[in-house]
Amino acid sequence: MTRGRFKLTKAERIRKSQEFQQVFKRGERINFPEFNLVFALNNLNISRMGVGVGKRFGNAVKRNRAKRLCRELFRLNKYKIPKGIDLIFLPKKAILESSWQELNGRIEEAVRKIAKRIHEKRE
RNA sequence: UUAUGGGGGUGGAUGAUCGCCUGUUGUUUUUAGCAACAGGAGGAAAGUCCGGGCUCCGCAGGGCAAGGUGGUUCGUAACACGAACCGGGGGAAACCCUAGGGAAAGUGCCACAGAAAAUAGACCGCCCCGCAAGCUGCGGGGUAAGGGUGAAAAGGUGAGGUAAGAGCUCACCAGCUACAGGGGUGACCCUGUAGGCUUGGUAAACCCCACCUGGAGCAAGACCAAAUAGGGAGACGCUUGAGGGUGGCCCGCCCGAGUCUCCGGGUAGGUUGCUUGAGGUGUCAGGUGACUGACACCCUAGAUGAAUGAUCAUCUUAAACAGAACCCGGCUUACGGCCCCCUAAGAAG
RNA sequence: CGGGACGUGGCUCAGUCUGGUAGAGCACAGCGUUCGGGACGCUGGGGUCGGAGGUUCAAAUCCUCUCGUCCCGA
Repeated sequence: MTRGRFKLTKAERIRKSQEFQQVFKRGERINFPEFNLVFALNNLNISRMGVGVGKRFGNAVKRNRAKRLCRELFRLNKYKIPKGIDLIFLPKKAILESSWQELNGRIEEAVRKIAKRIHEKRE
């Protein structure tokens, strides 16, 4: 069971423009110093993720770096995140200066907040 | 060793754990998953400043317009690029810079200052004449040697000459034009003769001359193709009722003017274009060189919310600029550290 | 990725084509007017013309390179 635990397949990524639009339209936001999160319920039994980085963020190298960090955060902490939600990362410039430990702490905090809100919403 | 100028290379490595994309093979529960193996960013991938290939549109041929290029000869698929050479400028030198055709084809412009800024021109000065007169003043004329202005003032020096001067005349020098001879494929260089004595700058102002350029771009283009709306053709039907609802079915009842099939275009979306190419590496040959030819070997990213990463450890500390998006050839710009070669000058030995 | 426009005082813009003086409005400061303020009138300060190089006697203006901002095209 633990074999595919840390994988990140194509099905687990938000890939269409319409799906992004839906999440932004219906989702909720949580903000942190290093990144903002937008999440919404989907009707699937898995969670999916996407990253949004604008041109203002920096050059191509910086944008790529930010996306890769976000993907790693999702991939390594996926098993903690409740199933059935779409999650979009909007990284800020501070993410490039943050250490891995800081980001890991931040994502755990985020997961707790999301779980709480999802719980309230379902009741 | 220090320092100057030029050229070239390198562009983190190793290990562990967890992942991503593509291809091939195998397998299964076959629009997909799993396993194994192989491959997976740059010298600038960047800026998009040029040149091509490749697509679609246009096109008998020629001219105009518009834009670009601008020493010569080579190189190249082509270029605004490169090489060698010529001319000019800078430097003590190695070496560097150079949009470098034409200003006697024409037009325009040259602010301020200055008398005058391009058919030259008399403010002061110098000289002559006339009138008045004590020093001198006024008027007419000659004069570009001197002063002053300016970025720029119409050859320079010397002698003759003159009322004073002036290429007005002469010598030398600089420069121009024409001709002749020689060298070079050529730009151009060298030598000689003659001429008039002399012609400002600006063409990255209009322009003239020579040469080049059809327009768009992979979001090009091609193919497959939901839903909705609409187009064309055919069939059935419009109170003698097609079709639909109710219902297990028929009758009945209710609604009722359209319904069904096919074709073509085509949006969302998908597939393709998509990587074997003016390709690399090596040897030999030709050429001063850019480059070219022959032979052998190699296959080296192809994503699409967009892969090549994350964490830890060691290397003294791992760090610069920076990420393919149809593909090549250049140019330009950014860049930490390290290494190599050539070179001028100085110091020491 | 491709195509196009714009950078001038603190702000909004002229001037660039056709090269020699950088100008207007608002804002700011001072004075006048008023018992005081506003409005009004007069006066004044403030600009590396995004940056670098070139052409020219001379560049905001012409040429080349570069930086930044904005717009358009699935």
